[in-house]
Amino acid sequence: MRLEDLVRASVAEAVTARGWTVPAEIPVDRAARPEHGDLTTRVAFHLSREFGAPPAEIAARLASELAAHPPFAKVEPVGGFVNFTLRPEAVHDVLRKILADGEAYGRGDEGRGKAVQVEFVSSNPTGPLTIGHLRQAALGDVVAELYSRLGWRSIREYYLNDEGRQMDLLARSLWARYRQACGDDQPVPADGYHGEYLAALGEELARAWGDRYPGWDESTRAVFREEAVARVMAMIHEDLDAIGVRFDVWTREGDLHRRGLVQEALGELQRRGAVYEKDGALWLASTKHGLSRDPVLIRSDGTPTYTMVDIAYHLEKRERGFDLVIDVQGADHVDEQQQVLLALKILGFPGGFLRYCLHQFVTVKGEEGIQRMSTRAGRFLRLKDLVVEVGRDVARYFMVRRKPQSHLVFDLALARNTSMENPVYYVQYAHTRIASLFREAEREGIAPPDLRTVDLSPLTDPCELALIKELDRFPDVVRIAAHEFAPHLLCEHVESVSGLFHPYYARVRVLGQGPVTAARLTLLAAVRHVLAEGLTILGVSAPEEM
RNA sequence: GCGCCCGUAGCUCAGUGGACAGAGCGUUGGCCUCCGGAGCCAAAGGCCGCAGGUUCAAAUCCUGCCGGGCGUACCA
Repeated sequence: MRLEDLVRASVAEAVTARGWTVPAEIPVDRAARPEHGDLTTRVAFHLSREFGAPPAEIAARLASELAAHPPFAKVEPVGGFVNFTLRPEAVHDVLRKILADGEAYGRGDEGRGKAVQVEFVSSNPTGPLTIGHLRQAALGDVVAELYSRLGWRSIREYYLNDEGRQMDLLARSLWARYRQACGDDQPVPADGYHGEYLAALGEELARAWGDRYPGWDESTRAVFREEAVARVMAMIHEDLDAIGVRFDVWTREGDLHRRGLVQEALGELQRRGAVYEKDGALWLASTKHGLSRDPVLIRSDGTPTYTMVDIAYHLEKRERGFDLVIDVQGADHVDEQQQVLLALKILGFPGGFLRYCLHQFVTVKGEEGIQRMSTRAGRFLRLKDLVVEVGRDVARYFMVRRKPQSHLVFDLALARNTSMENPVYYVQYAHTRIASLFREAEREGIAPPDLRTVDLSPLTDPCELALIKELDRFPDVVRIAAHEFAPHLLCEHVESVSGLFHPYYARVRVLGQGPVTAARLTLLAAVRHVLAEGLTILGVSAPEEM
């Protein structure tokens, strides 16, 4: 049994024995300080509210009730807390459980029979992906993986917004670059896309097509738009390949129009009286529901806005039968998110159907100081180039190491650093060292320990017990990281495991220690397993050799 | 102006209302013939932005300020 559950069950038993009612939640925490033992419960505070007795008194009674429970070496009331010190055997049982569970350790079944869609990146095809998109790509991919660990069927989806004004601007910018390559002095529009990538494409097109498109007209626009989108999508695919993110479904905006979903959604909103007409446009009455502005849904020229299509898209998502939809978006979309959430509420969607995973932007700390990315201004670090430079593992790990809603400063110098100062290598190196140790054991003819017969009693070193107790947290970390869209908790966990392992490894010899060797190898097999699982969830490799 | 996010060690950041606030980097001082040194140990370093409030208990919840980011489009 997991350690917290062990304490929880014992406390429930003691509470019942005392004749009190067991609270719905029995809070059990890891002890903050060594003198508080291993685990602690504040349940006495809760019982105190209910029964009037002082917390310290309740804690004392519970402690005396629990003192004789076999898993505990010591049960001590301090103030209103009850602190538990575990017997080593109870800790060793966790180790057995981890190894016996194997693949299943850290997985859950809360999502059995349910499907979640994670929509992320969804970048307009106006340029290659940048380090800014990387955060979203890494985040979305990990969130999808976390949910699948909890038993959900998870779908990774990219919404391809390849219609509208921005695409025209892109086409016009590319055409200007093409004309420049033909020798014309044609400027890129001020509000167009100024990146070098279009200049390179323009030159290619000039070579291929010669002077075929001297002037800007409707048919030229169509040609350049199609060409631009195709070329840019090829770049985006290269970038996604570079970081190893694969999408299951690509949804194009055009499909939503063709299937009449926009009309359907609009009609539904109108029927519910949520839409009004003003200045020839149709607006969503949002301020009535406390939002700060009303967005246009249908422009006066009859075309739907991004917001309108976005609402229709969520109608489509529901029709596809998802139980949960997670949209990963940058901080510039908050207003949009509030509008969509409101629209879905008006349309009678169940609350909690759509959850936004919102993230702040990335700045890069490099030679030129701190800079923000801008695709439009052509000021960006292309994702693929970054991966070539620091590697996929580092690129991805750095992006999910921080809480999504915090600003992230990408430290290029630290990313380039290949020593253990770089947290990615620190964790990977822990895994590698253990792998190496097992190879060495094999060379020396030491068989891997048999879980059924191995004697774990030699594992008495505080470091060894601390390691097992940390490994015991892994399933909770996975669950919480998923629910709170917080992959950084997983980084923290694998770093913490590694941080316990490295000093231990430096101090303690494993091989050639008689019966101790088998016990220590068992421990390290579990450490290796959890590190490998954690890294895999994060989309980072767990190398056997470095 | 209004909305959302952030403010914690020199830097980058953790911290589901609980006990004396943590990690990595950086700084300083030690150690290292041994299974992978791409190390190990230790120290210094803090009015948790400010002020109120709720609570037995606040970095955490509420209110008001201050500072930074993003948004506030018939762009996406």
